Amino acid sequence: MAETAREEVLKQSLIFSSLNDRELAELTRFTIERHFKPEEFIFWEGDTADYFYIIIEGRIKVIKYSSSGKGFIIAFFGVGEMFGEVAVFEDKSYPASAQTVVDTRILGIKKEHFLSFLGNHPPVALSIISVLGGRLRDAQSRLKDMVGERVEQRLARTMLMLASKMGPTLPFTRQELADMSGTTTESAIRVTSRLKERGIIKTVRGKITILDETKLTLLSEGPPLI
Amino acid sequence: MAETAREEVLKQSLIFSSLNDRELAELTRFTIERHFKPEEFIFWEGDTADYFYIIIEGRIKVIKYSSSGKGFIIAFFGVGEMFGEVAVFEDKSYPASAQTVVDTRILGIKKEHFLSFLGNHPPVALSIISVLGGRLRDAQSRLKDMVGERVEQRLARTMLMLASKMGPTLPFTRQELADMSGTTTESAIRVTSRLKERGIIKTVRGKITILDETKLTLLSEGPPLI
DNA sequence: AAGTGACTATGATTTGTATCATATCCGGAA
DNA sequence: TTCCGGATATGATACAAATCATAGTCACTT
Repeated sequence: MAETAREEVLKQSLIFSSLNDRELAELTRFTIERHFKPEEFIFWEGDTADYFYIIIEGRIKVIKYSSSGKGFIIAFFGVGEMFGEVAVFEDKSYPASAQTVVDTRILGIKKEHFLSFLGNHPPVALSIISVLGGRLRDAQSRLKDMVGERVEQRLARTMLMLASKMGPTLPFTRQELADMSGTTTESAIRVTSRLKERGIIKTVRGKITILDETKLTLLSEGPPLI
Repeated sequence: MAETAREEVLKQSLIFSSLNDRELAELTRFTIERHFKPEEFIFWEGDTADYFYIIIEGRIKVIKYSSSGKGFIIAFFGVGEMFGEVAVFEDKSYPASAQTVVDTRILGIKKEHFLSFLGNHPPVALSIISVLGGRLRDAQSRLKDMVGERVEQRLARTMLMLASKMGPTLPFTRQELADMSGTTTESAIRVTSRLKERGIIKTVRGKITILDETKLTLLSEGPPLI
């Protein structure tokens, strides 16, 4: 990809929106581009963290595995979003694994380059703080949900959270939905089947569409509608 | 508290360690001091977030409540640590409630003051990024634990996490331990009783001391030792 | 057109843990 | 001292959800 095209991508990205063309060009010189096929791993939990990444095209999921080997999807990220940044700012190895969902192209920036760049560009640092703050808020909210709510509510909340980010049609399998909600595929299927019967959602293979957000929200908050 | 004393407190705090005396004095002028008795609430989830805080003396817990009213302790913070910052950086209301554990004094800094100060002091922004990154890492790790592990493992991990932060003696009741692990008081008591029998921990009213960290770690990772 | 594998579906059974119920222990207050 | 409330303890029961098992469905390959 040409330098100017890379600059364009960075410019679109929320965290770099404050930069002018000269600064973008400066940053672009530090980037390397990488391409991955679907289901490929970009890095594994525990790998040395030299780079942090921004998605140019495609979609990735961030996963942690529990002692039994069961994976839990911490987050999905799409075009313009950064990932792998926590390790970089903390000088530790990656705390989770990153796997592509579809064909994906990413820009990587070396840790040292980025840290020094950050030091000279306070607005970018503030953007990063804002992004991290938002993610922290999400993580803590989900933490409460995962331990305090029952499976039906957890699934409803996961769907609503995803919908607020990417619209009413969610491109996920029940398997993925389950892995994001801390439950099993079977339970996810049972719950979504019931929701489908009640006309709250619509499903096709690998996709879920929320039809009645109000009812779903109600369900996510209280005891099941009888 | 006198201005110089406040400055001293800020200087001790990790996030402001990069500031010189003049900058500290500047920051100190923005602070207000507040005092709370044990179990008092500093703010509630949903309150408008005007201030973020740094603890001068005492200890606080950050709590979120699920729809059923059950509280989940997201974090404990002690002297020199900041809290309530996520809301400030995101221009939203507080995402959780903060309650003191013991007599506690805190310094508050108004949102706008702090944001403009940050813009002019990049090293402080980098510190904050680092702190937020660490907290995000913790939250995501706990997220995985809470959904992927059984109660015994969750409790073991919570204890180990706390021990790594504050030493082998943990000043918490089983109730609090349960609320940090997403389980009930009864279950926490049952598990800790078993651990006590096996000599892995020692307990006195309101306190738990880890005697055999190795065994506890083993337990936290795998199936129960038969 | 047939084969393959991932996804969806559903029933039967098991199990971990919450819930409910009581009881004892301990420290501080009166 | 006695009283009292929070903390600890323990048994009985209920239940949500995991697990195990089996099968149907759809998309894509050869």
